[in-house]
Amino acid sequence: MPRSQGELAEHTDVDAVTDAVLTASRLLVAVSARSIAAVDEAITLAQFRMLVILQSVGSVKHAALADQLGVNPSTASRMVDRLVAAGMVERQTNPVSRREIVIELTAEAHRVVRQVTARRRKEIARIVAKMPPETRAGLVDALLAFAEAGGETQVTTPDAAWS
Amino acid sequence: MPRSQGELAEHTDVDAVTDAVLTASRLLVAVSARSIAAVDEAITLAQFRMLVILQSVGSVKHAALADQLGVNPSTASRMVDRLVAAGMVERQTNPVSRREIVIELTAEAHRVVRQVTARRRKEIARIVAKMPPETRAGLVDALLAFAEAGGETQVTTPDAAWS
DNA sequence: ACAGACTGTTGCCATATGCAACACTTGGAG
DNA sequence: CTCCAAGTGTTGCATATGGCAACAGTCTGT
Repeated sequence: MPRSQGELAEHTDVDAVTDAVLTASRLLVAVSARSIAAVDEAITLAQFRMLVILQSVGSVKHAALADQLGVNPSTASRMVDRLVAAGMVERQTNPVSRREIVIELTAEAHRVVRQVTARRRKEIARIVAKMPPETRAGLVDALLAFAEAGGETQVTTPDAAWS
Repeated sequence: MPRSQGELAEHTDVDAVTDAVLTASRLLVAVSARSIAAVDEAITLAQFRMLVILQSVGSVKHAALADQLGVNPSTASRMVDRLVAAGMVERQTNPVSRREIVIELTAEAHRVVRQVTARRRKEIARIVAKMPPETRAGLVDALLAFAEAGGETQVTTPDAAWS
């Protein structure tokens, strides 16, 4: 195969990878969407994203949470309202600063996040298991290189649900 | 590299790939989200998904559109309402069956879809270009194998925005 | 001719989001 | 110490998304 240095070949190379990436994206998105619905139909994608963030950082104040989610503080505040009502998070006043309120997951929420994540990993692993083993090694190297190459562009937006 | 048939090695293999896939997913989602906002802030992700479907299939009736989007027909109907108001799509009664109404993109919508898609491809291509060229070939083969392996599970859900 | 299926619409409800206006707290500047 | 600016959370208002159920036409096969 022509992994040549020629400009034309190089361009074709990039194009082929781009196409492959876009194709794989479709599959990944579908997998992720399914894994939520399979565990708990009552929870929405946006809510799950919030839960994932809370699980990874422990407890945060509203402003930081809104920041991480990339939404308006008012949106975060009302989402927390609903998650409190659903018994998934708890508000706790910060003793050192009375204007700050920290939010934490309940045990129930931890369980849900674990289940969804496990489900997602399982589904991806199931797909990977179907691949010809020779291609797996290449996929790891290539994906890591891809993530590395894109890492400089900070990934801050709606990532959190895709842990 | 131990691409052995041993069970343990095989399992580790699958785990490594799964991790790599999940990492790459985060990046891909961020890229896709940015590419919409960059072109037209007025359009939402859901609306863009509808536009992409319409562009790929030409014209469809409401029921098929809702099916493709994976939403309730009522939701699709009202989304079309708003897109008509925005001048992005047109409703046309089907002469052969008066109960069917087909929806088509306007020229403006075609332009928007092209721009967003181009932007997304450009951003991915920019990342790919940063990868060590040796790893690109592996990425193509591996991603295609991955998509192939997952293809049997039908990808019908929220795919369309990720073209 | 008519019953049942198909198709789109509308009412009602809940969630998700953004913007702007508020209220309250905190930390400095004077 | 006083008071103002910045920080933080909440609420009102508006729009978009999304599901379910009820409806009103339209078609199709019996």
